[in-house]
Amino acid sequence: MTATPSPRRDGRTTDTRRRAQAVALELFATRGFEATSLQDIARELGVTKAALYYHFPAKADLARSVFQPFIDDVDRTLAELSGRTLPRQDVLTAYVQALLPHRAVLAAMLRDPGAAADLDLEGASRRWLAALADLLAEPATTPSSRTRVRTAVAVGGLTRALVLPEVEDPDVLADAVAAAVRVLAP
Amino acid sequence: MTATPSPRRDGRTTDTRRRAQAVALELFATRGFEATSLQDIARELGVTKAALYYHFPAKADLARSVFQPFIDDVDRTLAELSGRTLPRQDVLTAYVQALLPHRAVLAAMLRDPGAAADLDLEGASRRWLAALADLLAEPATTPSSRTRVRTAVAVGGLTRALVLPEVEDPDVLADAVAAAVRVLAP
DNA sequence: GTCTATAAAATGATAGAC
DNA sequence: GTCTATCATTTTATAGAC
Repeated sequence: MTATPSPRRDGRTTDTRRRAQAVALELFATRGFEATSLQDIARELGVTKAALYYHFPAKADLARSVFQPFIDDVDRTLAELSGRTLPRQDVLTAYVQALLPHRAVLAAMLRDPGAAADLDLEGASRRWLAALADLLAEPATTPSSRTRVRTAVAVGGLTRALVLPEVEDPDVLADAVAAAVRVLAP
Repeated sequence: MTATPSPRRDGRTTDTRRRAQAVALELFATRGFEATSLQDIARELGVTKAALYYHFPAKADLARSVFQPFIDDVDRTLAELSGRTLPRQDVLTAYVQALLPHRAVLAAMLRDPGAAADLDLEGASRRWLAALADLLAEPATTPSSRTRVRTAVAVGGLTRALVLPEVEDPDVLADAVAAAVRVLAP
């Protein structure tokens, strides 16, 4: 009995699989999901389309493998925060720290929020904004439209700024968070 | 000599042409440009693909006719502001007032910033941010990375908030602008 | 794990009748 | 102005050899 031809073995991910994810991420971020064909990815990778289908059953699965860890990570972070009462600064800091390791994926998400429809990146976005609106609102109040819009300004602005190279400097990032907190001040 | 079969006559735009733009805008905003086929637009419109090609020489031209007036409008507004020294509140107010009549197009732009590559929506976005960074910076200074990131937070946040239904209330919008100004305060 | 070959469908676009 | 019919190309995806 020799090893199965399965793409994974003992948790080890094949090199081509990982490289395909990296190439796909880069192309999704620059052209968007629909505008990126498996042909494009395979060419950049130096293999044929058929080889890609060995590693991923369909194009959507490749996309999922790229975006899902990001979505799960942010969902988990916000779930841990949920219910607690924290200073706004701490809430937004936790949010940006959760996004930070996924900046490249975030860029792809901002570039094509509707990529692979069944992934529902836009739904994730809405979910995060709603969760943050709860965490940032005055306790035991229903957020007014003013508050909802201000939250969108603060969170949307911070999220957008996260793809800038400047935020690699922790001081710059901390300054941005502090500035975003001022949006929500009464 | 009868009238030419040209799609325009005396500045009057045919009804199908306008309806096609409306349908295209809606589909671009929900699915993105690449994910929207002329078939989709034609079906929604109740005509055939071929009929669309009577009104627009190519898919990219249909997209251009939808996005260009928006881009030109914002470019013009920012050009008029350029050079002048205005309070930040006034700069951001002028910006949102320029975007406001084009909210549906803005939503499509945020949904698929790379739509119709030759249109360069992303370039327009970058251009606007750069122009606003100049207008919002302390006069006669080179913006620091802190300032650049803060500008991205304020402008990016405001832009994102503009697609929310809540901003139809002028008071809510004014509050959002005032809140965004606080991001840039020293 | 990667290849060649190919199927099956969809897409942007054109020609020409009405 | 809209239609039917068609083309060339590209796309996702599969079969099967090595």
